[in-house]
Amino acid sequence: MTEISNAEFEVLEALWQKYPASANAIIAKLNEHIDTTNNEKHWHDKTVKTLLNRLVKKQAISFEKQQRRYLYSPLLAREDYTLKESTNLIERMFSGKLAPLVAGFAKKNELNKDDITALKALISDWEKNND
Amino acid sequence: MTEISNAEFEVLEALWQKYPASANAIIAKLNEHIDTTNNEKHWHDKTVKTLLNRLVKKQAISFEKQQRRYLYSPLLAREDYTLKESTNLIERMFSGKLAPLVAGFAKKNELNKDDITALKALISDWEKNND
DNA sequence: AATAAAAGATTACATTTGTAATAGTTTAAT
DNA sequence: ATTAAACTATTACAAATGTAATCTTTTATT
Repeated sequence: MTEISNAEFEVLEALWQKYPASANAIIAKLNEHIDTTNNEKHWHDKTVKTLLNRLVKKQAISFEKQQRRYLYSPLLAREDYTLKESTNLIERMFSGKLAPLVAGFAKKNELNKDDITALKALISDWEKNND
Repeated sequence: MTEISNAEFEVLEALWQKYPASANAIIAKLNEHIDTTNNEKHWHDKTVKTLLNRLVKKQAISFEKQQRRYLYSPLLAREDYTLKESTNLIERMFSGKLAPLVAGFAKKNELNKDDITALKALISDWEKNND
């Protein structure tokens, strides 16, 4: 599958939250929490329609006609996509190793107690299943 | 600073490995391990020159004249850049939390014993300094 | 000194991306 | 049945990106 751009990804995010969904529902969700006081941008409906079309072309989403309007659904699981992107980044910047990414966070004090707790839980989980 | 594209990043990678470096040295390094049997691409010198120019414009690298030729150096530390990109990805796909990224790997069996060992070391390190 | 070689600067050009506007087509309301 | 409204499809267009080719300026050779 071709690459999904940043803007397309944001549209996909809205769709993953609830689907099948009409274009209007997706647009509404994208604009749900815009904070106009702070720089946040508003999604123009024409823009979103374009992005939906591109996502269909890229086979990232599908649609079925419901009378006049389309109901869209993702063809791609969020988990699969985020794993692919994470793997890709780790491949490109950390020779495919996860630890250096985490180490980078640790070094710049971007890790807090909660992160550590969560990581420990993941580790003990992994050990339960892989030992 | 403006965004650095994928191709530009690869050039930066070569530069981070050894600098200051001439354009030719960078081109040579980029083409060092190309495996022509397998699809790997060869970097055309004109292409790399263009990318170096763009990186200069973006203030990601600098150069100093050494007679006719330029010696380039990064203006950006690799660590800072990778941290910024990692943070950005985690922000966009995992609400800024590191653990879900790791959890994604665990779930799809992308974690091995080495990763776990490395993570444990990082954690005990963190605890040594933050407890 | 004239010319060729080497290096960087400028220009090129197709794709992709962000961001819409306009055209076309159904359907719903007179 | 006509017209207006609601949708989707098509077209637009500038900026960024990948990938070079050509132009210009230095320097090294003959």
